[in-house]
Amino acid sequence: MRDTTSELLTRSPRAIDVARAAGVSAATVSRAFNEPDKVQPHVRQRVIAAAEALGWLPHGAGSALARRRSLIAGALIPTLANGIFAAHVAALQETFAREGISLIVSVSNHDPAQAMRDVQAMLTRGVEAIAVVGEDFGDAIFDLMTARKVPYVVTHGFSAESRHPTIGIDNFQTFQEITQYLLRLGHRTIGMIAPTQKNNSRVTARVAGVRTALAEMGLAIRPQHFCEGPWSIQFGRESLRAILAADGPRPTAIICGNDQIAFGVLTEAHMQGIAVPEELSIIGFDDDPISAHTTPPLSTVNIDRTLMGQLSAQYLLAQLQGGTPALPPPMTATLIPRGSTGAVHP
Amino acid sequence: MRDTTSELLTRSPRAIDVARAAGVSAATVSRAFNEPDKVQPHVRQRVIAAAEALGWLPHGAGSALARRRSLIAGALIPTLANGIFAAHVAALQETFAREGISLIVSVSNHDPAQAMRDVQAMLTRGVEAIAVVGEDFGDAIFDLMTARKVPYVVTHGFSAESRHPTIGIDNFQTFQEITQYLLRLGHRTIGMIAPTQKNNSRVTARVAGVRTALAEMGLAIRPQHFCEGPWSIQFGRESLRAILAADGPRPTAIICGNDQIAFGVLTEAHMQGIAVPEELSIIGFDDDPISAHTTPPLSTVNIDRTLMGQLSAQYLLAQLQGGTPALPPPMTATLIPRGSTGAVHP
DNA sequence: TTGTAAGCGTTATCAT
DNA sequence: ATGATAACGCTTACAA
Repeated sequence: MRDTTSELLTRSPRAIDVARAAGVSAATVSRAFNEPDKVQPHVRQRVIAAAEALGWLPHGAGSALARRRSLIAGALIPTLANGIFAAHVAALQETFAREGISLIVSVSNHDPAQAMRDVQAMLTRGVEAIAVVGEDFGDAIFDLMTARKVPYVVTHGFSAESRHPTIGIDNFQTFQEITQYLLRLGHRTIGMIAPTQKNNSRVTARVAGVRTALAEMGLAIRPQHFCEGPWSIQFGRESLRAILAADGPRPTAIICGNDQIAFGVLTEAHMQGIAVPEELSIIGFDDDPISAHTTPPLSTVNIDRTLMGQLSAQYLLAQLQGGTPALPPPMTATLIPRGSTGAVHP
Repeated sequence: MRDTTSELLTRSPRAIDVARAAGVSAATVSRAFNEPDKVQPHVRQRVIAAAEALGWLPHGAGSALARRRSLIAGALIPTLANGIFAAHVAALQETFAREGISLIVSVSNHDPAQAMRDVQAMLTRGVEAIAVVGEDFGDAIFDLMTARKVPYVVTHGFSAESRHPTIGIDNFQTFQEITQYLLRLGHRTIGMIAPTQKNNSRVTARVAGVRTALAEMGLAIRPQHFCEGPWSIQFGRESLRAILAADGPRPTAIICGNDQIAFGVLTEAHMQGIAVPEELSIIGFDDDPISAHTTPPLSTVNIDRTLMGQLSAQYLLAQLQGGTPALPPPMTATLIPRGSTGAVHP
C-alpha cells in the first residue's frame, strides 16, 4: 500500500495521473498522443491540457515494452578525434530526430572488441537500427545484428562487393580518378602517403585505386615513395622528409590520404624550399575548411558527409517502416583542383 | 495463447528462456548478472553458459522499468560543425560507458526551441543525467531538468556566479590573461575578432575579459578594431581587411576568438604582405592541430577537452551514486606562445 | 541460496 | 469513441 498523496509530490506523473486529471482512462491518454484521430477533438484538448499542466512526458521504457519499439537508433564510429565523423553524426541525429528517434553514439577507437561491447550495449538499449562507419569490426558484430534482425548500414564507403549494405563514395574509384587527374597533368613519378590500413579497408581500397590507375599506365609507386602511418600533420612532414631523402628520382606529385597529412607535406615542402606546385604537386582528401586557405590552396576531394548521414538514416528509417528500400547509388566525390597541383615541369 | 515453439525460433530470448535452459528461475538469472555474489558459483556458471548459448542480452526497457534506471545519459551540444565538441562527446561517452551507461547525443544548432525538444526527448528516454554545453538555452530547459530531478552540468565554461553547476575554464579570466600577455609584449593598440555572441555567453565573457584587461591599463578596443561574426576562416580574412581599411592607427595585435578565425587573419596578412609577428601579432584560441604547423606557427590557447568530458561525466556519475560531489575547480587554459606573437616594434 | 509473485508505465485487444 | 484489462521483460521483496 503506498501513500499516493505524498508520492504525487515527488514522482514524475504517469499517464494515469493525466487520465484522472482529464477525466478519462489511461488508454485514452495514450491514444490522444499516438492515434489522435481516434479520440474526439475536445477530449484530446482536455488530455493535452492536463498533460501540459502536470508536466507529463511519456515514460520511454514503459512505452518501449508495450510497443516493442524503443525509438532509439545507434551510431558506431571509430573515432571522434578528427572532425571527419562529426558532420555525419550530426546528420544522423537530426534525421532520426525528425522521426522521433533518439541516437546513441559509441566510439570504438578502432578496437573490434570495444565495438562488440558497444553493439551489445546498443542492443540491450533496444536500438532499432544501427549506422556503422566502415566494416572493419569483424564478422561477429554483423552476425549479431543480423541475428537480432536489427537493420544496419555501413557508411563511408560504397562497395558493390560488400556483403553488407553500404552507403558512401567508391573509395577505389575515387582514388583511381585522383591518380588519373595527376597522370593527365603529366606526372609519372607519384608518391602516396596514407593513414594506416590496419582495421580500415577504406584506406586499403584507396591505395588499391592509386596502384591500379598507375598500373594501367605501366607505372607503379616506388616503395620509397609510399608511406603509411598516423592521421596527422606531423606524419605528413616526416613522410615527405623520408621521401626526399630516398635515392633515385623524386616524385613530382604526392597523393595524401587526407588533408591533415597533406598539410604536413605542404608545410614541409615550404621548409625545404620546394616550390608547390612547380616542383611538387600535392593533393589531399576531405576538403577540410582550411584547405581553401593554405598557400597555395590545397587541391583535395570533397564528400558531402551531411548528405551521407541523411541517406544512411533514411535508408534505415525506410526499413523500420517495413520497406525494403533500394540502396542509394554510390555518392559522388568531387575533385577540387586548387593551387597545390599543376602540370609537371619538364 | 501463444505458440511458444515457433516463437522461440523468431523472437529474441528472454530471461525466462535462459532460466529454463539453466534449470533455474528468472529471478536467479537476474541475480546471476546483477548480484553475482548472491548466487552459487556453479549455478552462476550454468546461467551464464545458458545465456551465452541462447545469445541472450537483457532487455533494457524491461530492466529500466523494474529498476527505475535507464542506464542512459544525454549530451546536449550546440553544433558538431566544427570539431570543437567532438573530443568532449567522445570523453563523455567513454566515461559513461565504463559504468554501463549509454549516451544519447543531440545537436541543437544553437536553437533554444530545438534544445527544449531535445531535452524532452531525452527525458522521455529516461536519461539519468545530462551534460549541457553552455547555458544559453533559456531557463525553461534547466527548470525542466530540475523539476525532473535529473542531474545536469554545464560544460565549456566555469562560472562561480552561474546558477548552474559549471565545469571548464574561466573564459573571462582566460581572455584577460591573453590580453595581459599581449600588453606585456608592449602592445597598446589591440583588436579583437570574435564569433557571434548571440546565444553564446562564453563569447560574451571572453570579450569582457579582453575589455577589462585593457581598461585596467586605461586602454580600449577601438570600435573599428572589433569584429563579430561567423566561426570561419573567411570571416577572419574579411575582418582583417576591414580593420586595415579603417582610419587611424592600425592594431599591432589581434585577439581571435578561435583558431579558425586566426587562420583567416594569418592568411590575409600574408596576402597583404604584412609581416607576422613583426607588424602584427595574432593569437587564436583552441589549439587546433594545425596551429603548430602554420607559418609562422600560431600562438593560441589549449584546453583539455577530453579531461573536461571526463570531469563532467564523473561529476554526474557521482550524483547518480547518491553523492553530492563538489564541483571541480576551474580548469586551466594553457597559453601556448608560438611564432605569431612577438614584442611590438617601435 | 533460490523461487514466487507483484509490480514498473505504457499500449493493444477486446468489449461496450 | 472510450474503458477495462492483459500483456511487454525484468527486478525485488518476501517466502521457503
